[in-house]
Amino acid sequence: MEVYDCLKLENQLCFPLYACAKEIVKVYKPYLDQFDLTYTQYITLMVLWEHNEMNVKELGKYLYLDSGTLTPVLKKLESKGYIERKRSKTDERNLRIQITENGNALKKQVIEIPQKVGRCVNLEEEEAMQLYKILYKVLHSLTLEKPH
Amino acid sequence: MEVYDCLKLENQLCFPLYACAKEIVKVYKPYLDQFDLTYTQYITLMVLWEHNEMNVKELGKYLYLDSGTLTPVLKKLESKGYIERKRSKTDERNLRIQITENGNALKKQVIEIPQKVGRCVNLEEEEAMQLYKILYKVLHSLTLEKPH
DNA sequence: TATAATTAAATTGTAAGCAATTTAATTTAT
DNA sequence: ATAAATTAAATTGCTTACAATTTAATTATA
Repeated sequence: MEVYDCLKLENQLCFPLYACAKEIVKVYKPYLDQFDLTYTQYITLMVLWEHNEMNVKELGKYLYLDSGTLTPVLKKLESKGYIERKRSKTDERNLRIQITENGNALKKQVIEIPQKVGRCVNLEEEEAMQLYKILYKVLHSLTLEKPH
Repeated sequence: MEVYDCLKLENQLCFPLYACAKEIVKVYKPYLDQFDLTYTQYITLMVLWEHNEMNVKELGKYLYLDSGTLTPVLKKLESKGYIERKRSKTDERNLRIQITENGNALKKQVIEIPQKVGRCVNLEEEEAMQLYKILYKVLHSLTLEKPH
């Protein structure tokens, strides 16, 4: 034990979080590639499958992303025909994002992905639950802006 | 409960991992800004503080990053005078990365950062341990190339 | 009502991050 | 010894990600 142990990579909690997140996103890749989707596009669609209409700000709260990241993602999804971007009539500052018919149809096609990815993540049910719980505890304590 | 519940954002395990990792990196930002370091530069230095010499490939194994990501990061750290990049004499394909005196001096200056960040992450000791253990379990099961 | 403040998206600039390819050096096989 | 295969880094092209700024619309205030 010495003073600089706290600066060793193996003693960090953030590092495995950072590395793990990246590695799991890589597991999604081959499955998402089949639908020409990136992980960011996929989680964006997830929110829209559930809510089907929403402005950029709200979407960003769910996804922990800002307009700087979302604008190009949404333009891409629009160009693929999965969403529509329309200024709100009542307040032109708001951009209403809505899922299209094609966007909704995708839902049926990707439904196997969560299970397939889940099988690659070698965790007991119990551990997965713990992980989920702890991650949201951290997330909420860091942001204090719970989307729900 | 319906068929598409598995496609709801709140039922994903990867999403809070992804979001949490990003949010924690943001917590580092103000502390790292003081030293004009990014998170990636910081964890790169961590490995070099511990090993002080290493080639790009090895470094990448510790950090879960490839040369495409590391090359520009290392050039940046070199331009700041924290590391040196030298081709190996015995095998010119290898680029030896070594920490400089200035690079080592930084260690003393950033030593408070882990504690400061730790205080922002609202977890019990027990939970932090669980999180750490589970994350490495996933990480190792996903990559199968344990750096240690 | 005119002005100021606020708000939502978009834009700009910079740094990751990664797949795929390229380049150069080294090793293996013929 | 030469050709083929392998290896390490660098490069290319594309997508995120985010801080900071800008633009345009709306709301609050003087």
